[in-house]
Amino acid sequence: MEQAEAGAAGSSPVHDQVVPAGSSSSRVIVHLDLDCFYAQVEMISNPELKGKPLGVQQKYLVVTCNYEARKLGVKKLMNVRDAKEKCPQLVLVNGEDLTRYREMSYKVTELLEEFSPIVERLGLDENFVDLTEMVEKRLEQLQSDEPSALTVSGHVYDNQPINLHDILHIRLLIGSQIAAEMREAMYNQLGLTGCAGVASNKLLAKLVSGIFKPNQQTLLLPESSQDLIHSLNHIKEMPGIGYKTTKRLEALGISSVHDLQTFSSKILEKELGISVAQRIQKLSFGEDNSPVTPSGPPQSFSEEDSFKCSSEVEAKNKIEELLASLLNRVCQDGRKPHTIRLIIRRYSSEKHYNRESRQCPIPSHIIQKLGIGNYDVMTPMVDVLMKLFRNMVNVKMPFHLTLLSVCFCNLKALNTAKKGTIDYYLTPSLSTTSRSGKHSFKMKDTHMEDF
DNA sequence: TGGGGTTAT
DNA sequence: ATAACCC
Repeated sequence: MEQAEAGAAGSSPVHDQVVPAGSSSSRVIVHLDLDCFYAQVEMISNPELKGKPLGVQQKYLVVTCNYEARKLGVKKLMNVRDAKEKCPQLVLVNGEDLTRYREMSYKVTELLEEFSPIVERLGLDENFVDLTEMVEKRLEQLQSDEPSALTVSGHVYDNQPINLHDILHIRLLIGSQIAAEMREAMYNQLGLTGCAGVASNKLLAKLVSGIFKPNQQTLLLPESSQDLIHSLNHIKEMPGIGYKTTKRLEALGISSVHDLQTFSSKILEKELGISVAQRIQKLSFGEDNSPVTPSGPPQSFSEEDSFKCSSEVEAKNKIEELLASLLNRVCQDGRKPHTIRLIIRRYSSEKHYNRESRQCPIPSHIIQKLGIGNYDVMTPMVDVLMKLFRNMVNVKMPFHLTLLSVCFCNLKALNTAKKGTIDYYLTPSLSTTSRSGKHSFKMKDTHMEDF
């Protein structure tokens, strides 16, 4: 789409470096961000919705909407009544069940993992990929007499010119080409559109991905990084500085990125602790050395529902409903959770974030039955959860809850028996026959945990 | 604000 | 177990 032609054929710019070669620890990171993800999934499920203003509803909120709806004034997290008032033609679909979104989300991550295994998920609709190694490989392969080989893909932030003699520019340019290939693959294989940002770290990649908005990509060159971070109007827009930290910074008179850059490090460390202080002050300069951490399979599964609950019977019914869904999910995953947690939210007029939880190990005899028929496990699990419930809520007194959530965590890969341990030789699937598929286990009555 | 997730303390 | 962060 845009600029940058290859240099003169004679002296390859790739090997004519301004910056020393491999010594540079500079990275190439891409941030990919699907456009209004839930709405896209809904339009794929039901193509008749395409072209119409569409909102995805959870309870009384429009949590996201397509661009048709945005043009008509609907915003994310808008009240349904306000949205309908702004846009009476708005079509609403219920998005409280995340199953299809979650499935599509993992298809995206898996597609990206084919490019490079270093993929970090952020929510259901964003991914970071560390492209550094891929870019190095393409640079080695590059016999640069073909002019299209060094053309940037997509936008360049601030329209900054690319210097083909600067190896950092070249590497990022290659990154932009890979990002374009990723977006093409997402569209061709999954029918999804999204934005991408390419930069030298996660913070900058994430900030720059949102510059050109639906279905476009932007490359940030190092010389423009200060302009990018100073384009933020307030420190609350900095990823990594959340609600609480923003309030504490404002109390110190810090509201702009420049304020944070120039504020006394010593005082900041005393106010926020050395860890947070040093991290966010680096962020204010656009510095972020946090690695792209491969997410792998999820660390936890949870199901929640916000609703009014003031009796033990209501709680039990909801817990059974949440648990049934969770058991299906955990069954599909193949791993087994070893811990279960119950989370509640109590009704209280003030108090911003109030949630309480109790957790306990899942009894081993229940864990064993988890793989196959989840029928026997329902009743004992509900019993465990109701004990946790009564531990938090005095059911002899009136109570008023507004949310219940059940979480499975501490997931282990079937069994963690290691070679040389007694478990190893007592576990049929390990010491003797194949350990091929996740459907092949049937160690029905082996109570390994009893050792 | 929903219905999820993560890591650090 | 909670608190902070992210979507």
